[in-house]
Amino acid sequence: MTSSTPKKRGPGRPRDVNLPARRREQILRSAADQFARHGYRHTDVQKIADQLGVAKGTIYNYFPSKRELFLAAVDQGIRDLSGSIQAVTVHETDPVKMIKIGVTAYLAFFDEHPNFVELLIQERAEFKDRTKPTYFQHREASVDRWRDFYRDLIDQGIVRDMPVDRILDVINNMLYGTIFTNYHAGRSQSLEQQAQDLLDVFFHGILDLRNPTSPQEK
Amino acid sequence: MTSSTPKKRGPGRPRDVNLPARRREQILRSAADQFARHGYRHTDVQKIADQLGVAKGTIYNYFPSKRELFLAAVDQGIRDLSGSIQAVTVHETDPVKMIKIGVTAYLAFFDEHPNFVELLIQERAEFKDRTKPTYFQHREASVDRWRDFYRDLIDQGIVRDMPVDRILDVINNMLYGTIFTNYHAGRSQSLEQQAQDLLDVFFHGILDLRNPTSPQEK
Amino acid sequence: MTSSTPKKRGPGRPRDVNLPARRREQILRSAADQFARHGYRHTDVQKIADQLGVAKGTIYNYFPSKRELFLAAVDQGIRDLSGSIQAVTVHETDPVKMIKIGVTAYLAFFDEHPNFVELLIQERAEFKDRTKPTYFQHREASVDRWRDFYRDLIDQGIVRDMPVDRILDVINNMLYGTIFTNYHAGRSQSLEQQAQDLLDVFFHGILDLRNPTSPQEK
Amino acid sequence: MTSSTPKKRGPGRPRDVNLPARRREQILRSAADQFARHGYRHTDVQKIADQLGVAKGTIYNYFPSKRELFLAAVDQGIRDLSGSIQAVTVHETDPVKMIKIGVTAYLAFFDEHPNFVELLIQERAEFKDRTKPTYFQHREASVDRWRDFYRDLIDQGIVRDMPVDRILDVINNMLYGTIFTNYHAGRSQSLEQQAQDLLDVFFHGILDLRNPTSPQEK
DNA sequence: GATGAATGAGGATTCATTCAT
DNA sequence: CATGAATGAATCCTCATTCAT
Repeated sequence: MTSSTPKKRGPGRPRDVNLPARRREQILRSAADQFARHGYRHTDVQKIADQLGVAKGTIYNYFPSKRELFLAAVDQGIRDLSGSIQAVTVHETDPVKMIKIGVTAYLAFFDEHPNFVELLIQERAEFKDRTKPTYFQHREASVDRWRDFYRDLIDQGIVRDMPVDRILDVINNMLYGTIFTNYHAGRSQSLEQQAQDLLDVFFHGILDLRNPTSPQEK
Repeated sequence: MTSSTPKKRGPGRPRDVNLPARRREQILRSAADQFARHGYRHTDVQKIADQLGVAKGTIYNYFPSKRELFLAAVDQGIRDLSGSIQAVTVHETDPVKMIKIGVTAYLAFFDEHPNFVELLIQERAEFKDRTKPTYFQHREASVDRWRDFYRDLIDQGIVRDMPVDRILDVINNMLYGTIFTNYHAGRSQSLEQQAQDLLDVFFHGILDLRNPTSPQEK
Repeated sequence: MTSSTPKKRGPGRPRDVNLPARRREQILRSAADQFARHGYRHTDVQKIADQLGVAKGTIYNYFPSKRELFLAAVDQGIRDLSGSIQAVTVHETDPVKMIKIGVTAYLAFFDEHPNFVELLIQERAEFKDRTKPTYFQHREASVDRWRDFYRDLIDQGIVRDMPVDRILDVINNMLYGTIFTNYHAGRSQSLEQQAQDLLDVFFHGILDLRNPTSPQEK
Repeated sequence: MTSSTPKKRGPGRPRDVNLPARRREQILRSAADQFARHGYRHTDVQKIADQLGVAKGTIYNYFPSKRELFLAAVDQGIRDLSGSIQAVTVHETDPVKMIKIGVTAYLAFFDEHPNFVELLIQERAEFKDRTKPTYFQHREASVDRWRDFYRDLIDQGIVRDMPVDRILDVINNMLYGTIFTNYHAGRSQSLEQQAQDLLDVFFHGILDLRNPTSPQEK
């Protein structure tokens, strides 16, 4: 907060206005990597600095504490995720295709950023006091869009008439569970196949409808 | 500090042969509670001892380290979960009912033991080095039973012909995602309703089949 | 806060009830010495422990922080000072002698505990936020006694009729200034001589009353 | 590395030859303020620079270290104090009036510069290694003048015949104690009244001489 | 001269674990 | 077996100082 006059430059070394942003970015990347690799508690701020080739103090010039650094890394990840899904779904008009694309993008993001799953776990484990974990804040922020979307599908007769929130809960939990399972237990099939399988059940269920003994939910 | 005569009395103070087992049990309960409440790193062994009214050294007479104590608590929880599901499904013969009962029992267990979700998170966060987290070890142990089960359903024409593992993955991830979401974001509906909703989609999918435009997965 | 039953002893190592008090005492002594020798900021808790031959953690078993340890050391000193003056003045009935004895005891205390002057300085320098430094709290606590005392002397015609607080302020400041000067600049004369000199001026002033040109305060 | 024309003006921006001196002055003032406000250890050089609106490096262009900056600030204060007392006493010829004026000027200086008391404390607390604190160096420097002065008063029969150093010690300690007490505990009376009271005792003592029972020092 | 990003030594505090009684 | 005082390794964070521009 030292600088006050943005225009009038006094004498002295000119400030590289992009340096801070770049440094912040670098630190965030190094931090995310280390936090994911060793967990929050086992990550030394010194290690983050070492990996980047800077001194520990430099980290603290950009983030006030290890905690804030970590949370900034999680936030960054969430923003990337949101952006990633936005980017591929925004221009799609066919609703069923859009679901496919969205689900695939979601799984792909975590596939490309496995570290991010770890960060979400670490956040939950270490910062139990935060009212809502970052991920769930994000989910709530985007849920309205999808709620409208599914309601339209019901109105168009494409999707069965059922409470929209039921649909949202189910698909969200399915995806959430999937990324954790993939992360922990590994993924046995290709990304596309997994999305395909998941959506097959999500769309059609598992029961064989030609069979008259198939149970009818009340 | 008075006598408690379990069996045949000899001279001197009778040994309570069950005391060690009971103590172990108490410590495990207290530990699970504290670990879930404050997280692994923020739980002092001293606190566990305090809550139980014993000295810290006593804890170490029963468990060689904080780590082992924690893992024993997680194992205990997993055993309880398995037993709980076993108990309600073992005598059920109707396959569809069995799925319902199993799913409900699963959700009910985590509903009654919310702490256990926390323990699973803590385990993942803190013991990244363990080859497989306890929960996934358990899942793999029980997966064979369910694999056979679903194959029978397919053979009987009740379930569509599809790879059994696809079914297993989907339902497992759905459930896994659900318990975490319930834990973090709260549950908006009754336990039964949630199980109902989840199974409705699992069984029938979301698409309206009377609609000829419903997409046909290749 | 683990112990609850003071009487009924359970099994286990019997507690040495005097050990905590003795340890506290030792730590306080070592701390006072180090703080006085190197100043608050330049005193390592490790050094205090080393000097005592214990581990750093032991210090923290008795005092929650370096700050509290320091303040406890100052408090201890103040209590010793008060006790020391009490002890010699309590049985003296001749008022003028009592002043002499009190002043001498005061100077003697700081003479014997030069470290304590340093602690008072350190307290002021480091803990500016404390509402009142310990020393001034002490002064206010004992001022009432001396106020009554001097009022009696005035009523008896021994001391000139003047506001009692003027007397108290002057003698207090004289003493306070003296101990600091002694500490910083050294003392050129014997303790007794210094008390004598100080009281000579305090009792009689410096002016020669036989001289008619001596100024008369309005 | 360009030319610097000290006298005759060449082309280009004229150098402000007083700028360095003014800068030094500003830094000293800002430093004194911050040191007094937060204490030596809790004052960041950055804060001093911020308050002045310059960069931290600039501070180091004028003072080689935080330590030297602080000591320069203390020295500045001492010079101001000496000058202040000199200014009012130099033309006074009446010796008793001169004492009054000097004492009042002394108290007034600290009244107007309460920060300076804090600086003296901070110096003592932080720089225990310095052979003599600045204040006592000053006292010794000016003591000769006052020693001669009091000797004259004795020769003239105005002041009782007593060792001059006794007088000097007493008044010095009285004043020293007073400024600290004022600073810490506040001053209950006006500045003039306080000087008056102090001198009343200093000149006449507290004893009532009409009373034959007044004790006679040896 | 001025600037401010980078540096890294320094020190307080925590808490799992030990072990004498 | 129980006890709890003692231990000391592990780490975050601060901030005076440097120096390239």
